[in-house]
Amino acid sequence: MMDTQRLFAHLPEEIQTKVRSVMHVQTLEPGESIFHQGAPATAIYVVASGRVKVARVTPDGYESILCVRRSGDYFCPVPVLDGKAQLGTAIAMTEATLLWVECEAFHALCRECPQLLATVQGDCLAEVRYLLNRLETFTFRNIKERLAIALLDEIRHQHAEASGPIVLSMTQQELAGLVGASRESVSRNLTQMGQDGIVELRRGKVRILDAEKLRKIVAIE
Amino acid sequence: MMDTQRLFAHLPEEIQTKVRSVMHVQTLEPGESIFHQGAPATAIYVVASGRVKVARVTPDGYESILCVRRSGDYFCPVPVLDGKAQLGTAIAMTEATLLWVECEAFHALCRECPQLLATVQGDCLAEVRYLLNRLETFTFRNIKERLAIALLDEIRHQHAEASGPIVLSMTQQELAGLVGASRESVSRNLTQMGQDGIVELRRGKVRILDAEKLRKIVAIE
DNA sequence: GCCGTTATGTGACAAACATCACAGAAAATC
DNA sequence: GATTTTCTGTGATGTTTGTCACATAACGGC
Repeated sequence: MMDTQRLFAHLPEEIQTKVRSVMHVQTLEPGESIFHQGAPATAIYVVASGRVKVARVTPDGYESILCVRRSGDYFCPVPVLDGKAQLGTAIAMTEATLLWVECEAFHALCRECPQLLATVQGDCLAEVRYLLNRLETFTFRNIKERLAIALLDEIRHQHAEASGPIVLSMTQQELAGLVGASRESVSRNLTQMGQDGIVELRRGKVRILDAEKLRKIVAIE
Repeated sequence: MMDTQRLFAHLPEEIQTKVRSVMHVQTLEPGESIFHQGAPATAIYVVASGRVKVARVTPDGYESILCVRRSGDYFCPVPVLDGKAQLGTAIAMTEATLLWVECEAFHALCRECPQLLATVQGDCLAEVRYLLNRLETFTFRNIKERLAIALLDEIRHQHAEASGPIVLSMTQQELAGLVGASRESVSRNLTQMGQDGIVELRRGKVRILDAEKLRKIVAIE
């Protein structure tokens, strides 16, 4: 398990010991929320098992998913660094185990270990790049292309871990929140991808059969 | 002029002297570009006069404006900090004077003056927040609302400087690139806003007459 | 002032997408 | 296993927005 904590894994053993001494563990049921949008940052979180989404919900009930974090990822470093409000509401998508280090303890660790701070800051810069790409995607791409991009993203994330067939575990409603579309549009597009042999659909799952065709959708269409 | 350089203005006099010794000046004609998307970062730039946009251009000629920087702003800190490619192409929108400090010199300054580094890093975090809001805007808001938001943004930017009537100097084509819409849609919506007494249109300019009505569009609609 | 260039307004039409409505299927609960 | 809840597929319809086409207006250079 320790191996999957990319945030702390490469630090000196001495620091890792300290990390363990200030780290809290929490288990979550699916649907349970960890913090709410607008709340002050209290900690930096690492997913030890399961999957967590960070999302914004509009007054009229629409959900926009900012990011999905899985085993080994950490999330929401921005509020910890700048001390301002949470960017979204974090919700467990599955049963999940969460490790967290309170802000103050984390800052103390950073003072002792500048490399840790540098890593987190670097990831925030990467986040700017990621968001700009996503913005471009939302502006210039249609739903089918955005879906294909989301599926290819999933492949990239899972490729490191498992090497079997890649299955994205999300409801179509959640996928809709991720690509910025209505659930019905997602359903129609996925069904068509199913007919084209690109994916195989089950309740709450999308099994990806043909990554090459997905790349074609993104490139040509 | 020195007063408008918010990036360096609050540093100790000693550092400011050093800044001046490594700072380059460049003047630009409207339309002239400073660097291109994908190019390696070479410097951090401050706008001393005029206005500069950072934009991405798609293969089929569509332009998406990432940000507009005006007198006193600096831009594109992310590539300077992470050493990776430029996020977009920077183009002068007007005649402009640019000050710039080469990456290496800038990093040397940061080593001497951690406050400078902290400021830039802090602004990158703010950029993440800004981009997430923009993404939400693109997902949930229609063109009229996005236009109203862009105009209110302009008010916020100019409020500090001038106190007269607020005029946004952009072509409708550029506005379209900023809000992610076609030029025609922008024209139609602005015309309607003109009929509603919210704005007054001239070639290349939008004079904002009624900020209150803009806020209503953003809030209610 | 004249003329080429660039910016704007607007109608007609097409495409993409959201919305509404509802049926069936799969899972969860008891 | 029956019932309830959640998820999914799909038709019908309307809205928003993009696209194409063209007229007109404003500006810039000479």
